[in-house]
Amino acid sequence: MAVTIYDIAKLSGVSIATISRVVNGSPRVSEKTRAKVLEVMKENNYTPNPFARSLQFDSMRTIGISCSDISDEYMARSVSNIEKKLHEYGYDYMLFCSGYEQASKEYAVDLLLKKKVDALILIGSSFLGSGDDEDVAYLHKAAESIPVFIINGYLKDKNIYCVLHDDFNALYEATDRLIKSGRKKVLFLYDSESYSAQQKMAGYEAALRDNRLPVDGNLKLKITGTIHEERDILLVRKDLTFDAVVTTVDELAVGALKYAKARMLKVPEDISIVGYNNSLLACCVEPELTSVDSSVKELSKMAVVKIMECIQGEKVAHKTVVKGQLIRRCSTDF
Amino acid sequence: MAVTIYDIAKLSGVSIATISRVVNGSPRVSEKTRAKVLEVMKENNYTPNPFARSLQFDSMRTIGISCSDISDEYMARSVSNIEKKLHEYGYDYMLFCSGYEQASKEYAVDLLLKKKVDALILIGSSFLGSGDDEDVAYLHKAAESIPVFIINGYLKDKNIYCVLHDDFNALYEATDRLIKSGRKKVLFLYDSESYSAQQKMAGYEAALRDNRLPVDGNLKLKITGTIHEERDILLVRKDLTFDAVVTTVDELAVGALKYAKARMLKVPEDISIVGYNNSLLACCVEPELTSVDSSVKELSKMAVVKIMECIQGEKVAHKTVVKGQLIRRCSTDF
DNA sequence: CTGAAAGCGCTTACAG
DNA sequence: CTGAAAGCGCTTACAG
Repeated sequence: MAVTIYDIAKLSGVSIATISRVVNGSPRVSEKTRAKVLEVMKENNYTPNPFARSLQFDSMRTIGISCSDISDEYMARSVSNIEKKLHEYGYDYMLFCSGYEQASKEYAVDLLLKKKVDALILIGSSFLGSGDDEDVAYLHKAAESIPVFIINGYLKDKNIYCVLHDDFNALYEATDRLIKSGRKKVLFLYDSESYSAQQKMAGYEAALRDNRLPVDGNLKLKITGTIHEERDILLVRKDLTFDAVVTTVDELAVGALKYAKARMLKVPEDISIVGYNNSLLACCVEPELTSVDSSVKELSKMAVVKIMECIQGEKVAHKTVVKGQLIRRCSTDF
Repeated sequence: MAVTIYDIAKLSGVSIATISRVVNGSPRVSEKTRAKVLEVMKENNYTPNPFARSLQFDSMRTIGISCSDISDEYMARSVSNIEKKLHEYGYDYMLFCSGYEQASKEYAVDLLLKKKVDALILIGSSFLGSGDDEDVAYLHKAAESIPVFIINGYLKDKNIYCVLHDDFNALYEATDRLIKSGRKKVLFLYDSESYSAQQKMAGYEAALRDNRLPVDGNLKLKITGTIHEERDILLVRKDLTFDAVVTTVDELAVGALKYAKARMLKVPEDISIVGYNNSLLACCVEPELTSVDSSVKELSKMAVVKIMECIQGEKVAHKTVVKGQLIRRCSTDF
């Protein structure tokens, strides 16, 4: 069995209360006994039992994080940055990858709640489902017991805090630039109906309208599946004509690239392509992708800062929007 | 405050011992009182306090996982699969991304130990450093208190268990095939001196020797840095001539592809390239990469199965080797 | 089948 | 500055 506070007390010749005080850095201990206790602790390699402390404090200093899929680069980068920032505050986290189904997302949140984490971070607006009351009920319920932070999704609630990338303007800008550089038919490729995807679509449409171009329903194409499946779908859809593609995620842009290659179209001359997230992929493919940097790092770190403010009882903004940046590479000619 | 076992006891008209028994599924409770208690629990939405349970059991049913960098696709896929399998057993995990420095790896393991996780999984042989006694001392120490599982690294110890991909043979096969298909000068690109990288290099060298080709030190090139830096290094090294490249990781193969493009070399005709890990990248680039599938999924799930056996006191093999598979695509012509 | 009581390892008013 | 004692919410021999 590990050494306990009782062992240290006995060996130091003081009570357990005193040991506890030095462990917790209380000033109400004489220097002499503090030194003695510290020494004994070190000698015996004492570590306070975290379970007992948690029971006392009713907190494990642990944040629950959920994301749909940790092998998605965006989410992985988010978790990575959250972790770093969390450690700065001496917090740990439990991660639960939820998948994309409603039931499994609810299950993930429920389990994290049962673990009594101090707050919840949900990465990606997929946690909002369609945004219907029914789909977000579990979030409101979670928010009754602990603060809930959503990265890149928005839901209004007293105890829900959202940190968002400005997806609307990012896609507005991308689309606008394409048009201004002479493109007439811009295809919008998306892979989900999440809040974030909706924002992107709205930005795309606004740019079309502002440039007096029609919003053609056929040019908004939802694609789920692999890169190759996407290529094949585009190849089959001979009815579609387009000279530019904007996407909600880099993978879709890669699929468009595959399509261009299959059709022997030159990128960006015959077809310009814009990705989203500025992932590793963007630099690996050829030509390298112009892509929106969606500031994962900033969003993630900001979420942690706000959580800590929240835990400390400070007032925190319920919605924080961060601007992105269009990284120009070779798949566009603007 | 949340509802406790005392509340439920009072409301059910029984003692807390009985509540505890129904919570833990003890058979020593009459059907009638069980039903009653269950009902009261449900009505009051009772969840046992995990901290109190942990204190009793001296376990949180939680595994500590550490990896250098969760935004590395290999590690992310590993974590993802570990998690799924862990959940099947009702276990959770705490993740700590350690970075690549010795001190930070030791710190990560130490912190996880202090959290009293039930076992440790370390992803990647980078945790072994150079393999020197000094570099692995912290692992032996960790193994004194809990079982340590290493994915893709090998260290001999009573309480350390290793699940490995057969990197030696994978690179042997890749190199051998390149040679058999007519390649004379195979460049070996690696990015670390980890155990796993050493195995790969050994496989590469063995294949050369078995084919009576010289092992040329210049053709073993260590590269750290971005894909573009790699390309530039290769461009500068005009002294090197090679007609094939094998790598320890797909990113390096992508860099080689960039180099080929810059030199206007045709892949695979002028230069054949083999990646490693069969990551998302392999399918995104053009031509798509032949790559070794290093069985992350199998390794990860297997590690969990073995952990559970270990926790149950069963005897577990200290070294398990899984065979990989060479996925042929268009960057090679064999 | 059920309950009273001790114990898991800590923290923290309350006295002194 | 220090200690005795109660309490955090649970589990589990031990009696009955």
